[in-house]
Amino acid sequence: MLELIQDDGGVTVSSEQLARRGHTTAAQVRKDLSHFGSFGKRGLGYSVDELRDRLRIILGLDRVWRVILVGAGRIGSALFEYPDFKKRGYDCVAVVDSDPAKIGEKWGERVIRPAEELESLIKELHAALVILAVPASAAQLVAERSVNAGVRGILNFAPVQIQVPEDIPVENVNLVMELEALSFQITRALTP
Amino acid sequence: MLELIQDDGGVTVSSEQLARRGHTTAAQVRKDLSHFGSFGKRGLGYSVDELRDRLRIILGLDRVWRVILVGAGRIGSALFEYPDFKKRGYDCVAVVDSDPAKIGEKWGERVIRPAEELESLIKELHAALVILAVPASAAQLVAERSVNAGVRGILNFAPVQIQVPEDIPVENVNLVMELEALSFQITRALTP
DNA sequence: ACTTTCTTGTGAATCTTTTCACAAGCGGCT
DNA sequence: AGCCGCTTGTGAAAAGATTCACAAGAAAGT
Repeated sequence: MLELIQDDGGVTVSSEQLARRGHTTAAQVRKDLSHFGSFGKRGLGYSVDELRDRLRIILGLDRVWRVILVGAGRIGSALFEYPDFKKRGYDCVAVVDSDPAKIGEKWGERVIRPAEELESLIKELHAALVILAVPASAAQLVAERSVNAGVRGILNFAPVQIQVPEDIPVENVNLVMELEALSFQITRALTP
Repeated sequence: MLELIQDDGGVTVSSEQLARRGHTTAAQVRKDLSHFGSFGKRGLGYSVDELRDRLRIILGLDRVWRVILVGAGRIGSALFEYPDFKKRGYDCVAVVDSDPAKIGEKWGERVIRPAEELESLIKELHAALVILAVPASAAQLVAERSVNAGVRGILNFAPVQIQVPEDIPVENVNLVMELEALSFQITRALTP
């Protein structure tokens, strides 16, 4: 949001304006930000540039994160080509798949590597994150292997809840569950 | 989760077991379920079959939801091919794109339709949901057009917060933001 | 210099969610 | 029939999140 405001030439922004854009309240914006420090000027609001930079540091976006993509199927391919990816500081340093037919295939500058090399690739390329774009049945094993090889966080697209040590953050994206959340809300509105 | 337990031959399941699988607590499972009724048997737990069926009704999954996919790019294609999609009761009744080069292309049984037909397709095919797999710049307009044509819910993959009437549920999937959530958690653990 | 107009940062109040803890109920075993 | 081992459903307590509301500070105009 701050970058969009920058593009529009905005120099300062109030909690009220941020709240409207982000579908929340001004008090919420201020409380949340105050958690990390005091970034605004009374009477003026927040400097867009400064707030953006401070948030980038808080979110750990002031460095490049090396990512390994596991699974070169449809979802993997969509992610790999996603343009905002590299722009945002996420560098996909390797793509891995277990299908012999896919190994060796070229995706841009990367060649698809066999799944057995997962651990060595994580170590050699110093990957901090893995993206799991594999079937549900393979997700738990790949997650364990990744954690053992030193990965620090996991983005999981498989529709299962994977179990990892609690100091390893996991974010889940479950497309069917998102649709089900919509179905529920629509249904509930009809039958109160 | 209940379906996985069914596949494993489980007949009853306790709140404790569900909690372990779902990474939550037994009390939470019971409180949440009690919100919708009383489904368990004391001393025994929940009947897997019965609970599954009841939840399907609560979530509105006891019917087929017609979905229109807007945007036939990488993400759209990954979603369209996603196998669980149809299995789960979501029927993609049309695919729409604004790129003349793509219009007319065949995806399985569907032919990609021009974006101008969005409203008429929603009405004629009685689509309840749209999936927005379009660039950020197009998302707001497509959302408005969809709502005006009678859509009841939106799954938004564009990295913007779209503004629609508050009785229309919107679920957002923002891939970069998921990665940023991981970066934040890892960074925070390092600098407490 | 003073007044007006904004807007932050934050304690206090309110609202919501989660956890605790236990009576009540079910099935199996003796 | 009576007891024992489990597990639910749920009030009550605790924890957490959001909203309120206002003093304090900053700029701009007079």
